[in-house]
Amino acid sequence: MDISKRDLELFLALAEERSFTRAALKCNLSQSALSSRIRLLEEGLGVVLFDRTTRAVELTNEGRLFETSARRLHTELSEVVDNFRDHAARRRGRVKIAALPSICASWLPNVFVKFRQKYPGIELSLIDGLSQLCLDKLRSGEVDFAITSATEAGEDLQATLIGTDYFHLVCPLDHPLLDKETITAGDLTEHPFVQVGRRSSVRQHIDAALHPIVLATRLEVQYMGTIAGMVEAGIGIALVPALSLWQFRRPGLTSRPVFIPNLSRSLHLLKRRGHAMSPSAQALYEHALQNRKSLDALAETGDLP
Amino acid sequence: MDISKRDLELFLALAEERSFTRAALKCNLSQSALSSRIRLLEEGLGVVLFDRTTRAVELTNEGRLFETSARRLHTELSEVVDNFRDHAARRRGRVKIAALPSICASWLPNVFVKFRQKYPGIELSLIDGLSQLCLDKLRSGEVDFAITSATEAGEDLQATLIGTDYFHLVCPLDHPLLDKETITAGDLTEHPFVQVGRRSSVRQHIDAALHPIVLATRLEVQYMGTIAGMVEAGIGIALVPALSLWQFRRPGLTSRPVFIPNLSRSLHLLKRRGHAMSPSAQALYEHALQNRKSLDALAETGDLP
DNA sequence: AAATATCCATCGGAATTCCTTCTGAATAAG
DNA sequence: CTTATTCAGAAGGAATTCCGATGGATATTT
Repeated sequence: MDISKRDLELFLALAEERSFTRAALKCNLSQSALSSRIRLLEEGLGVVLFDRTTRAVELTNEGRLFETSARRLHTELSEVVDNFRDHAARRRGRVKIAALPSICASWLPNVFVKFRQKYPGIELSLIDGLSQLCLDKLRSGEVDFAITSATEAGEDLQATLIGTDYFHLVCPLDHPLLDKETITAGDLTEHPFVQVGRRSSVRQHIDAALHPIVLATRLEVQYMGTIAGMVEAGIGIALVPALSLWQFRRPGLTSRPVFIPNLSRSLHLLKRRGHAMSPSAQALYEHALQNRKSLDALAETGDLP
Repeated sequence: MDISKRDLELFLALAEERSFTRAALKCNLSQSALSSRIRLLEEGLGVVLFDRTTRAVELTNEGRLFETSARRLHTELSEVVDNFRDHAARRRGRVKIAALPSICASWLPNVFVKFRQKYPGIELSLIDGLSQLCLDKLRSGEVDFAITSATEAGEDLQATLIGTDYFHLVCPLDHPLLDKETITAGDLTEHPFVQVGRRSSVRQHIDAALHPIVLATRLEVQYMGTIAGMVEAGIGIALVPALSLWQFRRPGLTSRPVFIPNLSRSLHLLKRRGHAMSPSAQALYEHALQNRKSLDALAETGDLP
């Protein structure tokens, strides 16, 4: 036997009003319709729920029994439905995304702040990791979407460009390259570099863009912060994307934009193809898209807002 | 937004089968109908529950969230509905009735035994009390129906005759009245009686039937057992209804039917007018009706089966 | 590579359900 | 006795639900 939330509502209204006419009015239903729906409910349960005379409507013992159950069931049904409608209305929810550490440290904080103002009920959570990790987390479904430099995303993912991150030369204040008007790829070969590991996506961008030129790598490290320290110490110079430049704002360091074809990394929003995002995730996704201008600004100057 | 038990069933079937075609088959529904109902459900909740490609149907994160709620809700709905259907099918239930002590001691035990065999799941409970008490309990709704001698039931109660209880004369073995062929009302006036109180319904039946003749009441007591002892001791003789005769099966006592017009009490099943009885109560009520022949037999001889 | 099979979404019409209005019976109040 | 109110039922129409057919997409087989 089928039974719906509405059936419970009608029953409860009638139990409360103890009048078909009033209960029907309350439920925006004709008295007759209510009458027959209650009768159907009773037939379905096989039990008479109300004693009706023309002047009074009263719950039977079974009706009273059913009332407690009906009240509980109706509440629970409503809670579940409302909960999901809240999600749909972006009043509640949880979004988890993965993004590059550089993005997480520069652009994302402001995006999150504005998003929270708009949707205070949505919990945000974040995985900051390198490109490959972001893609893995996305593919496994652990995150709703990812923000990373998509070298090759694959057919299963759908990428949307949100900005381009240009590379800057970072070096000590007195470095000879600073005298040049414009810095070319050839100029770089003369000097020792401090770089991140070969598997890093930043490194791959650099290697690919300079090909067939190969930089003299004096030191390979993991973190940008390490590079900053090493460059300041004079171990070598470095090419870093604008979004990481904030880590190089040190007394002994300066930076200079480098315009070499293809030496840039595209930043994308990535989502799984064929997988619906939750309303909350969609909201954040669109919010991110709307804020791409501020990403562009960041990616030009490297200055934090 | 409305949502029904069936909706939950369909959702759960689809979540389990992960195929519209199979789930539809399982639910005796066309694939297209299932498809649109799921879509409607999703629209209602404002959330996409399944990721569908032409080759695979998978729950989204929201779908998984909904699955646990849906399973719980569906179970609870089913339990409530099944519970009531069990009541309706008389597989479960509780019936409480009120009946005269004499009935409770003679006829009722067998009725209960046979009823339990037929409906082992129905709990029976019983209030044994005098006529007025039975009617009070019935009117207050504490019992589902009553079995008593209805002198005047009133408009609010509906009575169905199930038997007639005739009165017998009880006296010591050597009592002179035993010599008579038939005992008339006039014969009784010569002898002292032991009787129950004036407010008892048995006493009222006797007084009314013999009117204007008045018996010589030597002793008024409360209980039939007391009368038995007193009569055996020679204090007086007594008129008792057949259903109480079993208490007078003592060595020094004997009984004789007394045929005096109107000297009998009608035994009725009484229920409240305008109040639906529960299915279990109805079952017992009808069972009692079916067994009224055994009550007649009892009410003639006064012999327990 | 092409043919085949499978699967889901959509569409139009059929079947069913549901609702409203009207009416009738019962009962309480004036 | 009349009037008013209430619940239940019938009729008709609106809305929903359902089914079968169709089409597009993808995987499998030949």
